[in-house]
Amino acid sequence: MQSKPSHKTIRDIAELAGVSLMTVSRVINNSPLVRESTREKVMAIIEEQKFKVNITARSLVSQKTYTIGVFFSTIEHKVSDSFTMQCLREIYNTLAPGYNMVVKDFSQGLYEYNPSRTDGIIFISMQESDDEFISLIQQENPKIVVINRRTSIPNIINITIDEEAGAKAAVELLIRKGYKNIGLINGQPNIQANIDRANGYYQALQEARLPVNAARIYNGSFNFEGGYLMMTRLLQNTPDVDAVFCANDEIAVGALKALEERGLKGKIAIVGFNDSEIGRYTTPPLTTVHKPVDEMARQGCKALFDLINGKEHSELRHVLPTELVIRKSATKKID
Amino acid sequence: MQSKPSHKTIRDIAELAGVSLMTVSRVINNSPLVRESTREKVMAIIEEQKFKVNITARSLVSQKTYTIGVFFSTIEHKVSDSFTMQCLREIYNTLAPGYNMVVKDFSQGLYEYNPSRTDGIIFISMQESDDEFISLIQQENPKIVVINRRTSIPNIINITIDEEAGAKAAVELLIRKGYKNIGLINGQPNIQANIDRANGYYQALQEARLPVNAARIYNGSFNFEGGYLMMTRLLQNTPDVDAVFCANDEIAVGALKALEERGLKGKIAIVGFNDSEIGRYTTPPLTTVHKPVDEMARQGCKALFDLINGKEHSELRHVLPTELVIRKSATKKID
DNA sequence: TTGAAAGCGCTACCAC
DNA sequence: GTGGTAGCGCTTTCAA
Repeated sequence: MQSKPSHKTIRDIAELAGVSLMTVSRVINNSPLVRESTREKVMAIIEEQKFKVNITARSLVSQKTYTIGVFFSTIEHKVSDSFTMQCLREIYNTLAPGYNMVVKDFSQGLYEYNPSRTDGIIFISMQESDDEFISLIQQENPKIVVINRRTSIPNIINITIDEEAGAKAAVELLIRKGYKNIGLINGQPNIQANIDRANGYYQALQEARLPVNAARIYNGSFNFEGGYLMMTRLLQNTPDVDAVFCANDEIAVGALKALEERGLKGKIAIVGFNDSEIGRYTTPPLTTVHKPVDEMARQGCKALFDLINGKEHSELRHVLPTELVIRKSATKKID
Repeated sequence: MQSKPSHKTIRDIAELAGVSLMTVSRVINNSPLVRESTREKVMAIIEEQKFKVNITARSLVSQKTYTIGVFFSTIEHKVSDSFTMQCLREIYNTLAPGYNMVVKDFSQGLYEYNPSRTDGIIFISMQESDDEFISLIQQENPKIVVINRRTSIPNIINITIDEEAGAKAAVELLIRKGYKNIGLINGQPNIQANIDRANGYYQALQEARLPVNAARIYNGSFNFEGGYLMMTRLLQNTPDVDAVFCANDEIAVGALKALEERGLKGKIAIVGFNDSEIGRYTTPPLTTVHKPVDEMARQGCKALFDLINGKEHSELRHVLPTELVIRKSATKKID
């Protein structure tokens, strides 16, 4: 003696409307093959009964989940919250109608991954070791896009930002302003952005025929604490430094704090990276490199839906340019 | 002439293993009703074929989606990124095994909501107007939890934080330190946290028999810019203010910036709210109110899974306490 | 323009 | 222990 389930199905609606369940299906799918009067009759019952189509049943037959995955290298503290949220917001706002987004981190590997749960995936990748996991997934589900980090996986859509050129431009600015002993405070060494930004730093120095001094280069973490600790250490070990390129804005904020404590604020130039909101509210306001995260996320999301919808995407790799944002933390050197 | 689909089903595995599909089903569900040798044989084929169960099909018959919704009042700029990320991280880490989380904002209302897509929902609510939407959803799907904001909806699990007591404690601290002309910089007036924190401010003043002066109260936005703009206006209009309670830490950072520009840093005490990371790296370091966001999110998520699993939850409402974090931005008043 | 039948991939239920 | 059958709620295909 089974009682009826509480939710309504198209069969219930069909009975109430005195039509077949196929007609109801046509109505909810906006098929033109329904007489207008029939459609109205069915729609009235649907509204009255507050009927909502069962997405699971639809998914089973259509072989689509109407869900995409947004997978982070790690949802933990490796990147700044503002960056993560910027990605999520932009992807959310670019979702195709009717689509949901599932947020996951893939630091635990394949263990919980099941291709039947998503129509496609955007990877926000941070480090080279991600590629192993991404390739495995690619074999089962080719509808994937990698953003934020250059990947060497073939035949994959990969939207990145020219981190190296951005970092180089930042250091070149410092050189133009008259700084010669330029330090570098970086984040976790395994993060690709770290490697790229360090390369930009090296290049700028080399092209200006300035020596690269390993004693001025520090690796910490991409956060306030990393910046503070490394700047403190840098000031102790290499007090001749006159400017520091910080690999992101959080590091720069921490570095400014260390300068302030030693009464050196304004004496040593600081440049950040990312153009986070906070940089406009530091003292002095932060010169930084604008990273077009919104654009990257949007393009990645659009490319994924093109893939899902079977549209060909001719350009597999897309590298977006950065832009220098000049504020007061790196003005002309005064001796 | 239809070619076989690329993905494997339990039927394929059954054929390859020479058993019925029921046996395969039992194996993937860890049923004890399978002979060990049979299990091993089937498992070998599963691994060899890289078979993964189709979650959609399982969902259709089990009437479970293995997905929860994490719905924000708005994913846009009403709250700080650090708060949003803290909620997401903690919920993610509290998810039951096999569960996915879908992140959405419900600023657009019911339009896209479909109860067949989630087994339950955690609402991170910000404003009273959310209740209308939440009640509508509650009718179709009673497995919901509301966190962050007191809701008047009956029979609903509601985990909040005693914002009022936290704000009151912060202002009482200022009073104890000798401040008398205490301003308030708040966020958007419709946000509940705003109302609660303002009430805490009023209460502390009233209990200390200090006058509440409307000219010292400013409403802006819960971000750096709001703090900066309102502090600037406050300094112009009511220069007798000797301390300011800011409704969150981002506001406090903006306010410190405005003070610094006028050479007033250290002269006017500042207290924030939330205990965000940034507060440890301002100058001076920020005295603030610790909001146990992690705990709130974790309890909300656990309660939701209790609900989903049919466990009774005796305590519907839970209010978590805050804690004062004393740093240098609000030391004893010096005249 | 409408409807009947088949079946998506899986689990619940019953039989052996 | 194992297998057959029904059916979750929907769309696709074909027939009327």
